[in-house]
Amino acid sequence: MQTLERDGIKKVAPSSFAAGQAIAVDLIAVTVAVTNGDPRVLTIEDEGALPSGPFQVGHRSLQSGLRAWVERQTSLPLGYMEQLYTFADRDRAGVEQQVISISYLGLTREQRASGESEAGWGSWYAYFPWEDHRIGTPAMIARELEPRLRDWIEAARELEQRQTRLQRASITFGLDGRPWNEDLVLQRYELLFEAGLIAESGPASALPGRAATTGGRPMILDHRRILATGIARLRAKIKYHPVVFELMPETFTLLQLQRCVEALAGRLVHKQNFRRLIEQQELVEETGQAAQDTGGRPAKLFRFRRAVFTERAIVGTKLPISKA
Amino acid sequence: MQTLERDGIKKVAPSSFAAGQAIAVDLIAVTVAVTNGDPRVLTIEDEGALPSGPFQVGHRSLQSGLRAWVERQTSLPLGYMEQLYTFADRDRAGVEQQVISISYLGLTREQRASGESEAGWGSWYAYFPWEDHRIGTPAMIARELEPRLRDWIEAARELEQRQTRLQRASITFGLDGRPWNEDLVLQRYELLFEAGLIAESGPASALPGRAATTGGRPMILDHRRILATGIARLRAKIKYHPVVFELMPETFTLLQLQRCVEALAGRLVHKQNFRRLIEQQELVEETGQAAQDTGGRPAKLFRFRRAVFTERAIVGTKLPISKA
DNA sequence: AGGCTTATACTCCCTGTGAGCATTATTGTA
DNA sequence: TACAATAATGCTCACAGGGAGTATAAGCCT
Repeated sequence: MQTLERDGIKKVAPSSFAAGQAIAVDLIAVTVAVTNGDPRVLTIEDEGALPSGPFQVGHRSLQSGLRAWVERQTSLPLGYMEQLYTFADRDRAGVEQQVISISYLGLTREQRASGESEAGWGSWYAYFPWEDHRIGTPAMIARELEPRLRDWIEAARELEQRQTRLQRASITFGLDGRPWNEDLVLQRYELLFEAGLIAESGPASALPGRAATTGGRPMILDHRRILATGIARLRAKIKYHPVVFELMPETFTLLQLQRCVEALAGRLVHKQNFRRLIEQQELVEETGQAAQDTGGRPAKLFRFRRAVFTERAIVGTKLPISKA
Repeated sequence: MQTLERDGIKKVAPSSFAAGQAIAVDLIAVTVAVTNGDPRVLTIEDEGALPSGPFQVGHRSLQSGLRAWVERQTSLPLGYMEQLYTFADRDRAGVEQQVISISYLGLTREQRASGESEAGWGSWYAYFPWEDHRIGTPAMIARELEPRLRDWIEAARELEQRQTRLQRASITFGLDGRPWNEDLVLQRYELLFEAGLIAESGPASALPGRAATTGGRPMILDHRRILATGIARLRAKIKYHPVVFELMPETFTLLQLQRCVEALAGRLVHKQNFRRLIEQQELVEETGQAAQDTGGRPAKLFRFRRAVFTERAIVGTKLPISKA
């Protein structure tokens, strides 16, 4: 994607800045796979951290460095990879050298936990239990999150701040009859973080009366936040870009494809409309074979038509994310 | 936006990577303003480079570092700023230390070229003359680009490669009756780069018979490429997020707003539908006053309703980009 | 055979939106 | 003063996309 040559032209000194200073650069990977309806992310440290490591001068590029590392780690090829975000605003106490973290989102097909450093796959929804709405709104939202959020809202001193907090909470979590918006993963995490309902917030920010941590499995540092960024990006992306197929096996039934989308989006979709959209966009082609173990009428097997990438400008493929 | 605290938890050493190495980090800004229908970008070096400079340990965050620098440079506040992309895959000959470049897109209201380092504003369409379709498809596409692109297509050795090249060219430039897609700014630049029609490609890659450089004002290094990334991002973003208003004065008429959108998108929009969409989304409110110098019937003056940001999740504001 | 599950085909209806026509309110000009 | 030019603004129409439901087909299991 970002790989033009950049030599042959001499760089002009960029004025008005002091001379460069050495800064450490970290790469962090959000590597996603979906297995039987469960979206998972590649982790280390007993599912408590995302794989990461310093970018080295020897690496040809950011992507290749990370790609090589993940592929060695998982012994599977990364089909798709895109940059997520670059962070630098961490004020880590006691560390003199500033660290820049460049995060990437990668998609792969399967998972086979491979040896090194306690690598394994952790389910998205273990880290974000409020994000899975496939079988309805999770009970923990009304039971655990909402009352604590309302405490936090009321804890604001000024009226205006209370209103702002209430609005943010209702919009992001679909309170007070508002619709659920699955794309607001990061906003929800940030809200819970601010409200002190996330272990990573630290005990200081919790409200007196309540236990602080209620929401989901924590990760070190800001890794869960980076994961939230990755999930949000992926949920947004599957709606207009055929990246889902990077998570699918070579051939699949339309229902399998649908289940994969539903796993990522955390909500169910209308089956007939889903098929209509997939087929009318010619994203897939029949293999001629059929799956037999579907439990009902055998389903035709399809494969992704890679030709779509060259046929049209892929800046507009739509997947329906609506109610079931 | 990206500002959570990250202390309080000790970082676990991330396995299997060699120890960190010092790398230089550069910040690059694509700063955009629109003045009387002309989208401009803040430049230095006589409009030949984007403002940039090393990220320093003293900076609180990436954003704040860049923001402070640009505001000093232009003496105007940056309303909006978002990260564009982080590059590292440059193989600059003769430089031992690897450089990482983090690019940002910033929007501001006005331009008043201020003193330091030949700072000034350059028109987008001077760098990308094929991108302005407001008064129809630019003649230079058919006259200069298309024939050279066809040469490049034919120059491919294998049939398959010729087909791929042809498809890319027709999709990105709307050849052979295909529609123009204003979002493909980066793809177009990359295509021209590969085809050797861009000064930055270097003379080596040009085809023998033809003069290499025909397309647009060059910039140093990959700065024009970064600008293309910024334009593409902005053109995509105005369609679903109310960022245009960051480029507008406090009060404005709907036509002024429309002209601004058209300047960015490089194409005209249907006036009545534009107004309908703006108003039904309640993005603006009347000031009660009217502009008198409009040349025809006086237009009501509007101001942006900042409340929309808190009222709803801004993940779906639509601007119509269609034919006039 | 009857029930269960899944696949697949159609239909319906509403909204969003592209596109055009018509009218109103100004300024400049013959 | 009438008329042209320029904008602003109001309204209608038609069509496509997509949300949602009904109906039928084709397997499995008991």
